[in-house]
Amino acid sequence: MTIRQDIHNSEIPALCRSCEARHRGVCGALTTDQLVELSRHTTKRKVDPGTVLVSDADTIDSYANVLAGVVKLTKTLPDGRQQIVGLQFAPDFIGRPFKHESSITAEAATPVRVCAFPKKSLDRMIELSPELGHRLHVQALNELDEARDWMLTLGRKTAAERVASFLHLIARHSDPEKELGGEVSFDLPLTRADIADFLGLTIETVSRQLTKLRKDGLIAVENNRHITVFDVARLERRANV
Amino acid sequence: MTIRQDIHNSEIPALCRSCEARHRGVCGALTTDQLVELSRHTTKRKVDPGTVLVSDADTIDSYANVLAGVVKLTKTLPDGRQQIVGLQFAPDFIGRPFKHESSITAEAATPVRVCAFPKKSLDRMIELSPELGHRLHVQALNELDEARDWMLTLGRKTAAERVASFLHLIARHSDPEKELGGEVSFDLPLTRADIADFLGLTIETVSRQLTKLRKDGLIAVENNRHITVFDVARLERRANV
DNA sequence: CGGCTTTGTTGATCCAGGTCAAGGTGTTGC
DNA sequence: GCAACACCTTGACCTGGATCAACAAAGCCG
Repeated sequence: MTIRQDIHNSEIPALCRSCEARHRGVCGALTTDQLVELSRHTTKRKVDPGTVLVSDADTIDSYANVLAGVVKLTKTLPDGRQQIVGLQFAPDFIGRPFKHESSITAEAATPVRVCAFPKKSLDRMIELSPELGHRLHVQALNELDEARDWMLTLGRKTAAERVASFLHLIARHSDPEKELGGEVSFDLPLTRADIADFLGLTIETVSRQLTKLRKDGLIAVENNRHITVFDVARLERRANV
Repeated sequence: MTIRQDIHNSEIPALCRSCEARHRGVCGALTTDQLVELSRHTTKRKVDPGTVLVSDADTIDSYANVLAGVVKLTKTLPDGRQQIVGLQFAPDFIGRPFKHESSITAEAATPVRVCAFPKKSLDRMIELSPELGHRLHVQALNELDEARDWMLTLGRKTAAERVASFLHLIARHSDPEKELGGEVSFDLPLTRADIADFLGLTIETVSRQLTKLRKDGLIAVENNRHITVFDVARLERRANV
């Protein structure tokens, strides 16, 4: 078990309402009865950056929904080389249905709030609720599309294009409601090391490319974290999206 | 419409039996009634290498099952750089449920036999048969696992490791029944150009790495296509699997 | 405050893999 | 038989990004 199951009963109602509010959350697909049943075993947790939520080392017996923050999915070679293979934003689902071990590690990249439930309960609900199964199916297909997009980035783009693609991806998620365009500001949810692991580059190269974007007047950087993109269209051109 | 719907009634029974024989095929999940209904609109096709089955340019209104051969899924940048983001072997399913356009192109890499059906009919069946939806969900999750495995390869492995990983992947698919080990032989389903597009390398680098594996006594190559791996364990060590 | 650690930047150098160029091999059609 | 073509290999050279090294800046804690 990787996600601790400490029950905080007082938090349960709020939790599931907040899941439901987001279209990709799990809870919205259930009837009230099912929600009550599920919430009996549900816990909301706040975790610090670096906390491992799911490890590829052990068997999984819980799922989770991201309520806030960013979770990175990583793979590591025996010699330590690491690759981030996905980023999960609220209200994404974390877990691998229909299997008992995970081939990837899920780790909090920022302070994160998650809503965790035991695998067994949710597996039962998937069988009972086709609507829930359908939602998870749709999320899996979306993640597959994203993974394949990123394969193009990793296999064929230059360092400059990768960094621009990354900023564009974060900008898209920073305010999912708003149509992307003109000037945008956001905080990077990842350190330079994480960005490098996501882009298949080194931290030095990431740093140099960000400096280049800054000197070329495409972005402004404050405190190494807060980014302003002056013209999204120009960034897209650099990213070759 | 990208897959032509020429009906060859005489072939339909054979077709669905052959789908059913393979565990990941679509047809096995349906009742006889549903099979009959579906087969009314089903066509079996033989296509030559290079034939585009699904193009990212147009809207999709058909799905397909691979019966034999290998189909490559590709993405291309405006300037022509290309990346293969997946390989589909029999009896894989091709298509993107719950969406009307595809972000990738599917193209026959070898001579291929496919079993195609109109999107509408299958979409209806997905609604009727939870078992069918479940199968497609499982395949989507498997493809997601494979895509993420490959992201590690593209982002962090050296050319030598990539080529070894590729041979290992093909070896695994060449005889899925058999446990992989000792000496294995198979035909490469891809040209050097395709291999390069799959690995994010150039054809020259792929060629040099194959030569190196040959000179190091790990593999033998006949006619540029037929490969013998003398010791799978040694290949795995090179691939860093 | 000042020392310590973690994180990020910048410069100098190196090398894995890309690019360019030439030639080999096999297949198809006349 | 021999063009014409598609595909693959090999060599010589170049370059984008890695590596190595030094330093700056920002948290953290006594």
